[in-house]
Amino acid sequence: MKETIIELLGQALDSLKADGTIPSDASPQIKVDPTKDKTHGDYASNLAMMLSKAAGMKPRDLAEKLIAALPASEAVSKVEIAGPGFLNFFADTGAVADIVRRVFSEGEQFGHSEFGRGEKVQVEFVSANPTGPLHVGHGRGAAVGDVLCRLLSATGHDVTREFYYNDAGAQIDNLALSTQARTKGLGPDDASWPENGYRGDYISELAASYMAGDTVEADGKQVTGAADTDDLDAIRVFAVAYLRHEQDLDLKAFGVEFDVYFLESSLYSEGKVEETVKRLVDNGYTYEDDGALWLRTTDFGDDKDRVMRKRDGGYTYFLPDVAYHFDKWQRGFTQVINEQGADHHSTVTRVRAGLQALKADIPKGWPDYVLHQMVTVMRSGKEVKLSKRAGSYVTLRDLIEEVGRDATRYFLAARRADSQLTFDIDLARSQSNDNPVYYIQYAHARVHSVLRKADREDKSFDETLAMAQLTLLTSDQEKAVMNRMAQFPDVVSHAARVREPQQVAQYLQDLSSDFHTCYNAVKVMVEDNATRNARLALGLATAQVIRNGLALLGVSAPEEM
RNA sequence: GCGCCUAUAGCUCAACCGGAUAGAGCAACGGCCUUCUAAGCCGUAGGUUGCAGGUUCGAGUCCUGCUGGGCGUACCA
Repeated sequence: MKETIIELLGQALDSLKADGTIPSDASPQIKVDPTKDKTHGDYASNLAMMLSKAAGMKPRDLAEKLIAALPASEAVSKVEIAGPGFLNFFADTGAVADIVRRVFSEGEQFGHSEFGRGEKVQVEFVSANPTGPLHVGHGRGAAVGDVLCRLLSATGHDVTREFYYNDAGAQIDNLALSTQARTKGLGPDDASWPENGYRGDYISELAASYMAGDTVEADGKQVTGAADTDDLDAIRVFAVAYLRHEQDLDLKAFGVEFDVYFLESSLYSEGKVEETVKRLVDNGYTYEDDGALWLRTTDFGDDKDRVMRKRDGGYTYFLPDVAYHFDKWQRGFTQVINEQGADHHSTVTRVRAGLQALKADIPKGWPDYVLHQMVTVMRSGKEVKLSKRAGSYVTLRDLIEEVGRDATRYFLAARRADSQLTFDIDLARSQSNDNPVYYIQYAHARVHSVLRKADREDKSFDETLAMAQLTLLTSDQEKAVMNRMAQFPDVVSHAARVREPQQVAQYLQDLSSDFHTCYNAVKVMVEDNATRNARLALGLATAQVIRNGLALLGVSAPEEM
């Protein structure tokens, strides 16, 4: 429908150019949007206002000329000029109902598009270091990143999901020492407990597993606990594998999968770090000072230069970060999106600066970042800060166990990433109209409930009949649902383009609301065969769109609740 | 101090890369279950979009300044 109107306006534009009303070099992007207010018709365009200056005419006068030049179309029943110069299009009932036919024929593919065809995109998300269970913040990253991946896949991109973790640095040494202390029966309150050691109970479990000689599998490798309290290397390797395995279980419970787990240590073992250093030095952006090797990131917009190699000879985290992203670039990703917590935002300028200094023709704004703000968890109106197991934070697993996967995913993905999120456990658990997840799922279940009733009464859905009778869907409520369904493909491609998963959630709430209104106003199971089947078709199409939308969020669409 | 993010109804949040009268839910009040699931619907009330300027036909949206909040500002990650 929208495409039809754009097409019609394009033709009108051409004929006005031909007769000299509009300069022939004017080539505005024709914008047609669904209206918010139905007295404004179904679609509106601001074209006359956009062109008024170029044409040297008042918008309303130009609008009249546009309408006069508009080819006739069966899809449009009326066009009006309104307000400062909007063109309001009223869609013909049959044209509106075409959307039902389209949803039926496209099924699961409805809403998908091809605009990203051929684009190789990588999304790096979660990237938690293996020093503990995943917490709520990681959960937000997992939800946002996962939905982004689904959106990009749905819009035709070739998506790689990647998880990067540090398996070697100082934090891992700390982990190994903490585990070792536990194997010796020490606790955080003992005098010889390592400074800044990890204090959570999970370290005890890990130590016990190591001492029991358990075998854990992570990233395709099996590691068996050596049960030797003095072998720090064995403890380190086991601890990393054990916690990576734990995180895998967290992710699995959340329904998130990755294609690639990238180890920071591989950057060293494969010489990528050295190669990066050499390149930066050769390019002349480095200098030695105070025993350390610095990179002149200020040449690329950073506010101070950064240390690459410390006085003690070790590298700062910054350098492997640059090496890692260089590796991403070399793997051919034209787009890379890094989803991470906003508390790491200071790395953005730095990594981009480092990449520019490589002189490898990497675009200035590459890679892209989606940063999510802090999550606080509330229960009974009070902030929840502690998990018994992890000590200082709320784990993702706790949350999933308590409120369920669907609600957890929905709540973490339904807000803009760049605003702080309050996760209200009571709300997420409530099985009531307070809870948007159930509100949407309920709309889906209701359709299937009607369908079951139709089957029970020997009035099963007849698709052929229904498709021939769609013009019977004439009520305001039915039209509202159809107009809303027609927006879905735009919502998906826009959400993918601007990297905003919450737009899908918002849309589903709107569609569900339209459906519930319709459900209460228009009875489906009427005697008249044609009407009943047309309405069943509308319900089924709605359910399909809800299912497609929920699939993008990774949330289930139950047929019964 | 500097950098990034943010400020919308009492509360939690939307608003389709500038569009018409800024929308939902919760909380408040009033209605709707002998009819397809009331996890629902309908209605009432609630706003100077933090403040002040600017850009333009038009600004919650873009720009500048100010104020409040979050995060960051390591030879930690």
